[in-house]
Amino acid sequence: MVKNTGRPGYLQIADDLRTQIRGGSLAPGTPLPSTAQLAEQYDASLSVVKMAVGILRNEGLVIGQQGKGVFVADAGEAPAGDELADLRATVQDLSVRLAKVEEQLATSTTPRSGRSNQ
Amino acid sequence: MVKNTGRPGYLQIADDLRTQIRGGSLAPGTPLPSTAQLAEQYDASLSVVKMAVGILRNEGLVIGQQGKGVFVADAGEAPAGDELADLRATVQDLSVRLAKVEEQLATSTTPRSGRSNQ
DNA sequence: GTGAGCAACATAGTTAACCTAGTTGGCTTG
DNA sequence: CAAGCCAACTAGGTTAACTATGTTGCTCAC
Repeated sequence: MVKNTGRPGYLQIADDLRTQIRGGSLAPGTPLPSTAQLAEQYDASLSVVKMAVGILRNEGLVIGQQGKGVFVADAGEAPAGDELADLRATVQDLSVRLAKVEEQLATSTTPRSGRSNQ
Repeated sequence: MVKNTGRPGYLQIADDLRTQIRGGSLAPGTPLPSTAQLAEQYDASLSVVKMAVGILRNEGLVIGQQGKGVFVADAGEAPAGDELADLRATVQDLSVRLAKVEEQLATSTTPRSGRSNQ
């Protein structure tokens, strides 16, 4: 696969997967083959497959879960307006949670737990 | 640059450039600094910069011309869907980061709160 | 039988290296 | 002087390797 038309391989793979998803060949919730399997299937390198999956992930078509796999999202079925409302709700939820966290940090006087982030 | 806020470097750079473009700091038609310059400016590797530029290119915010450079596209060409995808990504990122902070607070202090996160 | 520990496998991110191809400007040559 | 060549710089694509982190299943000790 990934015949050498002028189109880059990672775009070809992304296109193919996108077609399968939109065509219903890959139903929502279905896990995609693993990166290694896709690489073998398309006769491409792991990097190219990762780039292709990254594109679909960025588009919201698939959702990658570290340690588990990449699953087909419910994209296409969710209208944009719905998503906007959902985003608003999520932002509101985040605001509340963040306020709580900030309050905990403020009230806990000198939390002597050396939590270095590095 | 590209501080370790948990957010991947290529997303941070893409965000920064996107902000500069939307903010008018980089006017349409303006060429972006070259890949090497951006890499030095953000203190990142060439690969990360290329990924960041690739995202913006995919979003239609910039247009790369091989041999010449990467130029800011006209503002009108970018559909609104891009911003929605960007918002979605940002919200997802915030959710993950906030969840981690909450987890740290829950484990370091009295672990009395049941987290229902799914 | 249950739980802890571990190995294997998964995505995700980063880096480095190499190659292709287009553009540009300077230099050489006729 | 002009045409053509060439070196340098550019974006773009590909590959390989490494690290980090999360999940899962198996094994082994208790």
